[in-house]
Amino acid sequence: MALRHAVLAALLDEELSGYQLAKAFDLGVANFWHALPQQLYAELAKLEKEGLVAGREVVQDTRPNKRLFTVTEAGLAELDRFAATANKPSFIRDDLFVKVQAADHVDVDELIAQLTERAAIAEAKIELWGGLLRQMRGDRSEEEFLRHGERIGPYLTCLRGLAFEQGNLDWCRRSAAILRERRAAHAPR
Amino acid sequence: MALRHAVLAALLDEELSGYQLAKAFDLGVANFWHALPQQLYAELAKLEKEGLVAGREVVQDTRPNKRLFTVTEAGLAELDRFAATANKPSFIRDDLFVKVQAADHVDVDELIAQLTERAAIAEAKIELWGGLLRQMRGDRSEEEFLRHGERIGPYLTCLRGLAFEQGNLDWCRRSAAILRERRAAHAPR
DNA sequence: TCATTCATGTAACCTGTTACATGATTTG
DNA sequence: CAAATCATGTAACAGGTTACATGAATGA
Repeated sequence: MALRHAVLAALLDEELSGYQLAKAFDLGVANFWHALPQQLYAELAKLEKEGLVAGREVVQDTRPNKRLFTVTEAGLAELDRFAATANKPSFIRDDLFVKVQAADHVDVDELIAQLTERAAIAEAKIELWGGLLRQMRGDRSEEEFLRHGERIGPYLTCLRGLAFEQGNLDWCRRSAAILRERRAAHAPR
Repeated sequence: MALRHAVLAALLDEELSGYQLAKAFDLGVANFWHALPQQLYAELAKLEKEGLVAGREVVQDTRPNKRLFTVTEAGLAELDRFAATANKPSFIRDDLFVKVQAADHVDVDELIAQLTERAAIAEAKIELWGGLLRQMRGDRSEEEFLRHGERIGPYLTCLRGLAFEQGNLDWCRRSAAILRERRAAHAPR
């Protein structure tokens, strides 16, 4: 039941609408949790009913009206309570890993193509996270920001995201290279 | 629907019982997919009914009887078909990340403790993966094994697991250190 | 004018988790 | 003698995904 807490954590820094939240939790940009728009709208409704967030209507004439949400005192308390609970161990579930596990029994060309594709995705994310980090620390050095910056939570999760994607990139490239070499060795000429 | 393919991939190297599979997919040892015993028994039943795996009863007098499963030709074909499908992008869902995201609003001591705990888990896994890798390559060097070894699929996924946990370890330690420093700076004396 | 973005949902479905059940054997 | 390991499941529930719906405004 961590989705609600992820939503609360996302609303700490800024007031957001369901739509904006959905963009933050999107696969392409989520650096600490992922969720679909449907889940978020449903969760926001529940959170509001329970008084953990408060919504206010913003009338727009050029755009459809929207509701912006803020974390309430009760919401903050709930988040703090959650922070003290035990973590469920995190697990691996990735299609690509399954395919690589079966590398010796499936079409290698296809695998190499998918590793290359994943590498490209990782590269794009690395640039995205890199830019986000630069934006957060502004003109300060990383060390300076980590010591004295306000709001370092998002910075830290973003650092993990960056390192994770760097790891993906390295592994995908290396694995693809190894598979290419073996293919060449097994079917020479 | 990748659980079935993960099961097929796990059965490629050796004939296993549901119980043995469950141990391989356990949180502590799963290097390419995680699942609970209940899921695995159910999935094995489905896979057998569909003819993708074949089970054979092994009678034991000292232990309860068990059923060992092998991948059939149809199963291999299904795995190969799966390997050619598009990957769903992998996403992040980790309680600890949510807590770190909220670092500036929750109890810092608690967070540091949890980061330290996670670091210890990562260390244990690093040793586990390291040992597994050594065992797989035997007396060969890594380069030699990657070039000419049979079954490199499991080796590659294990390498990713190792690097992932190393990344976790580094990040947990660094984040904890940063939070400790800031705590000291904000509440001196 | 057609696709994309803004903005918010409902409903059906599939997957994964939690709780529970059973029973024999080895290890401490 | 109690706990852990071997061995296999069922049932209820929570969480996440897919499909679908609506409607206005902007950009190509």
